[in-house]
Amino acid sequence: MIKGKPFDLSIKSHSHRQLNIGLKNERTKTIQEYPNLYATSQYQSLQYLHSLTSAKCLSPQNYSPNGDLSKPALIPLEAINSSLRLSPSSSPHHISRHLQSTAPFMTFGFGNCANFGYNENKNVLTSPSLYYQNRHLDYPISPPQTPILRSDRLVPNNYSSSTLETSPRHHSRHAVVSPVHSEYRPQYLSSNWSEHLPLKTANGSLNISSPTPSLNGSDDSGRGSVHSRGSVVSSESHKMDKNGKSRKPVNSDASGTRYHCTDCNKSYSTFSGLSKHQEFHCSTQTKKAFSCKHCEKVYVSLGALKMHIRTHTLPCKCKLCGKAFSRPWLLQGHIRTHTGEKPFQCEFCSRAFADRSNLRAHLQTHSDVKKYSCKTCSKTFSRMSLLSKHEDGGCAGANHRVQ
DNA sequence: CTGGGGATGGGGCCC
DNA sequence: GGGGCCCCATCCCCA
Repeated sequence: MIKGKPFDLSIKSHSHRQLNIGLKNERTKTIQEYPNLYATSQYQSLQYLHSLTSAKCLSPQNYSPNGDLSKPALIPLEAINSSLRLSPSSSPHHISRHLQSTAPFMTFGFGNCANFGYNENKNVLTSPSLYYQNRHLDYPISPPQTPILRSDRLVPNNYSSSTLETSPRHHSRHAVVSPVHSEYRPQYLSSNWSEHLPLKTANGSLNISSPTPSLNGSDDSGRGSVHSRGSVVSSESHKMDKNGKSRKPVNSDASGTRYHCTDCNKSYSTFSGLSKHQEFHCSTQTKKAFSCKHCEKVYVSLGALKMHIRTHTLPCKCKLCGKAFSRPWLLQGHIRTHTGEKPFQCEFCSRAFADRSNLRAHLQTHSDVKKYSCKTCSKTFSRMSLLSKHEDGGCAGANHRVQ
């Protein structure tokens, strides 16, 4: 575990790739436009962890049903391991794997944006709520006033009847529709537990419906379809498959409807049965997951996996100093540190840079209005990190904002 | 302490 | 499918 690197509690396999499709370079925008799902994900995950551990968290108020998610929660790994009956020394990755199988709704993430962090020194998981909320939301996430999720979306075998409408883009294939089948499932998760987890913002109750029509259905390329197979249904008569196509029942008659798996031809009497089959049993689906043998990550394509494996094998070595990199262009950038080459020239001053990103950051210093602005005092900053420091350091407006 | 530069990592997109 | 490139993010360091 690399110190300071985020530890991912979400499944990368489907959700990560899918949720980033069509949102190129707009991770921040993603959070801004999907705060409801983000908040829901975070709150559920925190609640679930809390229920698992009953741990004395370093900031326990964050777990209270009436708690404040505006601050990061720190969850001791030992407490989680203990509650999960894992080895006390189980790694975050081990915990992640366990949680992925027992609490699939925790995979409800936006790639990096929904990750928990891992503090190696304190050996705790840290929730990301403070960071992303303060930086990307216009309002603080406050917990629960009114229910926003139907419990049947989270209870085994009941999700078939869900009528909750959500944007297909928001859900990974492993998202909330997946059964929760942990023997350690907290009591309230067994029935209407999600009704304990409503969310409300400073502007009102959160809804899980799609906030941005422009991003819904605007993708006609086919690449952007992230329909969860069953999660995006709005009614029993309009099931969606993984490609977003309508999955209508086959052999329908007055007495019973049959749902047909287009991957292996098996049919089921209920949509939930079909969904469960596709989620956990259909071999043609499991074949689509490519696991990294070096770590826990899973990818939907071999190409993506190969690309990832390079981060382990580091095939690109610098002939001058021996330092290794995963990509050729990373090596190229590194070689510039030896040669002193700086091909990226600032058009406003004489400075030049070896890296385009650094030039971009530099260009911000020439701008009167910086890219990153404090939502409360309107002061602008050239970098997000500076804005972060500003807000963390006690912007009066920010303190007032989070209540 | 703040702001900025240097270096690097990683996923996605395009060709 | 792979290489190259883009963009975002982050850490470290220094003035």
